[in-house]
Amino acid sequence: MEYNPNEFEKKWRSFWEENEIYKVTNDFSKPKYYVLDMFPYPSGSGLHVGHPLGYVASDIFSRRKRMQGFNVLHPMGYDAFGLPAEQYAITIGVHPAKSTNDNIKKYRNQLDNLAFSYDWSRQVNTSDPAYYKWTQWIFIQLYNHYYDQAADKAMPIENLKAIFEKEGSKGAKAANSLDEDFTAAEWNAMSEKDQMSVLMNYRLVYRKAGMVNWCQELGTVLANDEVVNGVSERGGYPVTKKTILQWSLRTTAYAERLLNGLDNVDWSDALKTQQRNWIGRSEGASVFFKIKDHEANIEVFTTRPDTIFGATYMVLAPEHDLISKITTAAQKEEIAAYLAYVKSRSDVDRMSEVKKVTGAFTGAYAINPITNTAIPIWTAEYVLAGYGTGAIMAVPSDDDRDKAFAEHFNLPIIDVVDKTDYPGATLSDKVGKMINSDYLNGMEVKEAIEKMNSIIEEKGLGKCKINYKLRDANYSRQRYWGEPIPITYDEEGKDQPLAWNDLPLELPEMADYKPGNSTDSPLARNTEWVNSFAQGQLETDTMPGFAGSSWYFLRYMDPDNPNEFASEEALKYWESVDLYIGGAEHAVGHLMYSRMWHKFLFDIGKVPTDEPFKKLVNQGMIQGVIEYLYMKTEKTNGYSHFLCAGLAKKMEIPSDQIAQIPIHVDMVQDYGSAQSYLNIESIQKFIEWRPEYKDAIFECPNGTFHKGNFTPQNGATDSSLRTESVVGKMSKRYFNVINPDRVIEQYGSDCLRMYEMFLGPLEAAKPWDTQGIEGVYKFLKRFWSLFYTNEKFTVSDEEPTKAEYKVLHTAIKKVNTDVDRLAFNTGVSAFMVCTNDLKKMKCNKRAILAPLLTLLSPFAPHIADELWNQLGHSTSIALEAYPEFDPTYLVEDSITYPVSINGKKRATIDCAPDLPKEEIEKMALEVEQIQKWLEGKTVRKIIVVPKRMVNIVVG
RNA sequence: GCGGGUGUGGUGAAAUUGGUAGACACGCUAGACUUAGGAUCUAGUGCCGCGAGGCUUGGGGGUUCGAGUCCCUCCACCCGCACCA
Repeated sequence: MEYNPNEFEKKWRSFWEENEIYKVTNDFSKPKYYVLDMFPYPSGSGLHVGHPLGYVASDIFSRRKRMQGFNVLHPMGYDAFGLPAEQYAITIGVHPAKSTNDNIKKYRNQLDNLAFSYDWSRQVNTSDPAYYKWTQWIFIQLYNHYYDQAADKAMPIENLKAIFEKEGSKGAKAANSLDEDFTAAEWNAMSEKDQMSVLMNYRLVYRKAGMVNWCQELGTVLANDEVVNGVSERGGYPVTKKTILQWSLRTTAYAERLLNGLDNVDWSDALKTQQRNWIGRSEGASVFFKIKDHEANIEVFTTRPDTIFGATYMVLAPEHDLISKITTAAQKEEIAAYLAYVKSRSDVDRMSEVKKVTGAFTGAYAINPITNTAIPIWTAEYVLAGYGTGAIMAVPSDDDRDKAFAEHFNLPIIDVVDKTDYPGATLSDKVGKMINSDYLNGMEVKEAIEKMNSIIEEKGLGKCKINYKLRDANYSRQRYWGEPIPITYDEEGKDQPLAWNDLPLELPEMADYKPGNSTDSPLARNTEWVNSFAQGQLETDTMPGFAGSSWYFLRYMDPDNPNEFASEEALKYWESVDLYIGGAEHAVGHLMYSRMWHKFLFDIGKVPTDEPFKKLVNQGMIQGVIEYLYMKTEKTNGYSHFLCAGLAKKMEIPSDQIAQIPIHVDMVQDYGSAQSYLNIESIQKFIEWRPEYKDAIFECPNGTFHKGNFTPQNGATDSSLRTESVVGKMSKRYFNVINPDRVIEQYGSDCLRMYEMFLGPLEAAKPWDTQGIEGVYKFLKRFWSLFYTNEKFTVSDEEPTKAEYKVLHTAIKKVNTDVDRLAFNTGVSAFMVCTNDLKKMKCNKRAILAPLLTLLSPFAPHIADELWNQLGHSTSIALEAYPEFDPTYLVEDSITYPVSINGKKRATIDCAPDLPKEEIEKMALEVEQIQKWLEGKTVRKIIVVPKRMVNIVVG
């Protein structure tokens, strides 16, 4: 019988499901291991061959751990809320709840085909009220807590009230977004409403005025990715900034702990660095500058207080509150014009035109607190409202942007750091000797910074401060498809969370869920729902996509618990994720928010660990080959004109006269190879697919195809139109997506799994090679044939030879170490080597094949169970113990030493493993080929590395 | 610009601690069995050279008996962040 996966793969998948082979119990007697995949957002287009890469890897890892006696939690779920789901639903005109469910079914089916050992009874769906009840519960917990910087943890907001009553705001060291301090007396005199607004500025989720992308023409708020080049993606209408009240997550309170926590997790350096950069910690000083003829102060943050003698002007961000207050009458017009200009520019403009220097003078002057000189106050878009204090002291001598600005507007420049001792140092390097700086003169920069910091603190001009790039996350979406925020507002506007037993606050069914005609969410139109609680009107914004994904891995531990998000016992047992595999695109989003939520839950005693993911691995992307047709940008006689890629290169047509048109890879002959081409039939197919090119000219080296006719040249009868093959993203827009279902139809699920692993290192990006899968398929056929002689299942009970045992145990050892280090590609090759060796030995002995089958089962579970069954077993091989490596089988009878002369290999010798060094040296020198190299030379030294090599140094 | 990563045959790649570079595959070449082969099997396949031999892990330099691996330097490509005070 031939290996025919289609005959048995489905059968085993049903067997596993019916017998609940992968069911995970909270059996606390076994050691636990938690392997997590980043759960997918179930998009309408389903999985492509790249998605399951990480899933296959984690599945192999989990299956092996399970066979090694661990209780392995390896669950899967769906990140079902969010903008893409809503957009997809709007596009196809189906309610998101329905389209999401349809997509989930599609995904489930595709995932099942890949034979993942998930315990589906633990499935999580973020859009399920039973799940988001707890997302809302955590939201309320965040709402009810503030960050106490003295205790360095979250504390109940009630504590804060008590402090305010006795000591006012100064009594608390708490993360907040409040500008002014207040005394106990002031607090006690406040109305309840005012107290609530004050407290709002301390909560870990809080409401503040925030900017949204507002599109007047569409009459709606747009997400960042719906804005392209400053205009709406749909329709291309202008988008402006609008300020509305929005919920925010106080991630910044955890900045330091998020940074320090990275030292204790096993993540790649690349990923840790990305998070560190995102947090962007910088030490400096915040300094207050008085404004001439005004009450107000300008607070700036600087990492270079040493350069304050060189501060010749100040810049406020265009959004800064003070601009309107301090602008002089004479400058009003200019400032207004500038602010209008800035407003017209999108974030993308501002980012892409970094080099452009723009700005305007307010007419006002600030007093440098150290030199007491008056310096002009400008506004310019190069200062960002969201970073630091939104204001800077500009030191043109030591900052590139300040310098460019000063030069452009003719502002004075005072050199304050002499860098002559540091050739090659750039402006921003913190080195050099201070000059033109009064009492700092002669100091090294480092020393000067310390000195200045102490002066600033002593004189009360400001204080040392640590600043973070990290910003509080916007937590409101003016959209339908998300978790409703469980907060109400009474007639006075006082906010209040819902009571526990009012949760979940369900998202109401709405026929019209499209974004509305105002900055309000669609939910605002459902007045019945908004007014469904006596305590006040419901918040109508919903939570963002990353809310549900910030804690889903905890719910898997105890997915059906109606009383808690997970029981204490379950949390204590499963603790945290041991291995997390997922895409690198979540490096700073999901992975940062999850960590923050986890730290918060840890603070309030709900989870046992401070970090959620011990080890994290990013799988690389599987790329596709994009096939391009070359088309001349200018039409020929009014016809589109395609060229053979080879021809275009030969003719050396400049690249601006050639357009590359991606073509569906199914139409290309020899797809993916350097010789990929279209024949006349494929050109016909292309024209049918893209009728706009039905009259196009296709010019090949041996003729021209036009309007259904091929006109040969030089007597040729046929010709081919070469396409250009480029490795790139696998994506719908390049028509090069490989659907795993089709691969499985052709080669089977085991083959797809093993091939994905065989392609290359898990973490590397690598192209999918349609032909390469044949190699793995051949291997499976060969492996199968070990069990078959003359088309009959034949396995011998004879005792294996030493050599056969050696082959088996070499594989056991190699596969084990490879899976341990997630090197699945070399693991697969170990199976190939082993199979090739056994095939050569014609080994069909049970004592070899049975353990080999268990070894293979995590990689290829179907073939393993099929052959296991044929070996006479009635249960799944997944329940067997993993084979253990026995080193006694690997003891060598003799060792082959390479013998090198001056590091170049010239011969090999075989010696007994325990032969003393002197004997090995003697043997090596006696070899004929070596003798030849020693002629006329002196042996200076012989190096013998036991069990490795011999090197003879001559001269 | 800053940060991170990667450069090894025609291709995907391997080499766990400095110790036989190119395992395992794809592709290619030749052969066998075949009416046929996109099936299977066998052999070969880094480059140059008839050969002895020489060269070879992006380029250059260094440490070492010995370097893909360590150090310095330059180059190319990929990814992330991007006016961060």
